[in-house]
Parts: sequence; structure tokens; C-alpha cells
Amino acid sequence: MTGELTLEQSGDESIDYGPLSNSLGFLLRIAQLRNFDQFYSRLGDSGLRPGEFSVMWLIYLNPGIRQGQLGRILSIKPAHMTKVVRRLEDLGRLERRIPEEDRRSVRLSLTDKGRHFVQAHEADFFGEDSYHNHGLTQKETETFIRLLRKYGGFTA
Amino acid sequence: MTGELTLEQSGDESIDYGPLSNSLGFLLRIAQLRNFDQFYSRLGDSGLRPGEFSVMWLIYLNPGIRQGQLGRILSIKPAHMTKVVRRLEDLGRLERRIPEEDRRSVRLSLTDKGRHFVQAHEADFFGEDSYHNHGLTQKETETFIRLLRKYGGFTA
DNA sequence: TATTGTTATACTCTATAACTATA
DNA sequence: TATAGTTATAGAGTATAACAATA
Repeated sequence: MTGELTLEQSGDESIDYGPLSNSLGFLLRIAQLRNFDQFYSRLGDSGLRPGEFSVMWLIYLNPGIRQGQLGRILSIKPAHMTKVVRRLEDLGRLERRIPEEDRRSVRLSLTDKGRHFVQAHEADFFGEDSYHNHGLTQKETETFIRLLRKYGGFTA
Repeated sequence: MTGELTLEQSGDESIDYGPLSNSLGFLLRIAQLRNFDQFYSRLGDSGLRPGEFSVMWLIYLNPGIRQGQLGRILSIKPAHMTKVVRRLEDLGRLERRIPEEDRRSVRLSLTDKGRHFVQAHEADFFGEDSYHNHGLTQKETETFIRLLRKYGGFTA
């Protein structure tokens, strides 16, 4: 719900952007807003937040992952991670387990309810990436993904 | 300061991302974090915030722009726009003017101090976009910009 | 001593609704 | 009635520092 009509509004005079219109920071923000709009129109009704599905998804694929490692992967700081995990625990979607091998750490896994939630919304979440749902062609989408990965230093 | 070591940490086990590693939302977030890191390492000392330079820049190029139009362009909601403008006014960087033609509206322009600030940090801000400062080649950068603009529906 | 996670706190950004003043 | 901007309030995300438990 961040407004798809950000640009080219009715009564507004046209303005000069200068190099801002080719600035990566500016364009990344616009692209992310567009992506959020997609997310909310697909998954907003479920009460899910943009970052929350990624958390559940990685626990889904990697049950028993340590909270700290998950936070580092998603660039979520430890203090915030505690809140995110507690919320999902309160919703009955994940379980915390203190392992014997290192009793300082917390290992996370989904409950049955959490797994069902992920399975129920998987298609909607990843459907955003389909080239049918944004202006890019399939080939452009592949290039876009490759460049986003390279720019972000993401090699996994 | 969002951590350049997000991925590939020392003691962490490697994990399975599944299709998340090619998800646009996920990759856009990583790319934006990387961009913020660049921003803070270049402009953090000036006390500037990521969105704030864009606001000043557009006023710099379009003196007298209306506050509402500026907000729509940058997807900043009216309520937040008031705060942003007030802060810049308190810092002595911009001036608000109520025009005779429509006394409900506010027209914004930079003060001398604001213009000098923009000129002093312009090179640092736009320098982030140089292909020397991220892993992409010049050609890849051009493609990246084109695809970001297309994905975001930005035509200006 | 170092590490894992928690608590407490604060600030930014965002979102909404009620309000004013002007049109 | 509608529009431009303001005020007030709340929530989400992020940042830091101090802390407890464990290694």
C-alpha cells in the first residue's frame, strides 16, 4: 500500500531529476517499494510482513538452524531477531530448542502449523518473481537477478 | 553500518536457500543494504540520512517545488514529509514559502547554506553509482540501471 | 575472556485519522 | 466539498549498550 502512482501524478509539473534518475540508491528504493506493493497485494491479507516469510522459509528448509546464523544471513540484528522469533513463537509457528552441545545458543524449527503456513503461501510469495507479474521479459528477469546478486555480493 | 559480512560467516554451516536465492524481494533487500553501507561510509560523517539527500537534491534542481509533489515523487507520505521538511528547516538548509496563488500549499527552496551543503556532498552521493565502486562493469551497470528503472516503472 | 542471546531504550520510517486553512 | 498540509499516535525496523548464561 505504498502507492503505485508515485510518478506521473495528475496536476504536477514535470521536474528535473538530473543524475538522480540514474542513481542506484534511488532506483533500488523505488524497486523495493514496487516489490512491497506486490507483496502486500498478494500476502497482505495473511498478516505476513515482508521479512517474516524469509525467516520462516529458511527455517523450513533448514530445521534446527541457529538463531544467530539466521540473523546474520538476513542481516537482522540479534536484538531484533529476538523479537521476530518471539512473535512467530507466540503465533505458534516455530519452536525454540536449547541444544545440549552449546547451551548458549537457540536452534529453531517450524511447528506443523508453521510448515502448513509456509506451504500455503509459498506460491504467492515466489510468484512475485515470475516474469508474468512485472514488466520484464524472462530474459531480462534472469539478467536482473544475476546483477542484483552480483551487486549485493550474494554468492549462495 | 549494516555489516558487509552478512554472508559467508566463519563458523556457520552452509544452508539451503531454495528459490529464495533468486527471489527479487530478497535480492532487492540485500542490494539496498549494500547501498546503505556505501552511503554511510561516504556520507555518514555529515549526519545525512539516505533519503534526505534526495529531498535536498530535487529542491536544489527545482526551487519552489511544492511539498506535496515532492512527497509523491519520493513516496514520502504527507505526515512524514512535514517532519522531514521541518528538520531541514531547523538545520537552516531550506525555506518554506506560502505562495499567493494557493495559500494552502507550501513551496520549498534551499537556502545558501543548503545549496552549499548539496554542492559539497554531490560528488560523494553520486560517486556510489560509479562502476569503480561496486563489482559491476560499466556495461553491467548500465543494464542494471535500465532494468531497475523498468522494474520500478520509472520513466523520468 | 569471548560468545549467544536477551532486555531496555531510542530513533527513523511508515501508516492512519482527525484537524486547519484554504480553495 | 475537496485539497494541502499539520498534528497526534502507533507500529515496525533498526541501532546501541548493558546484561546473564554458557563456553
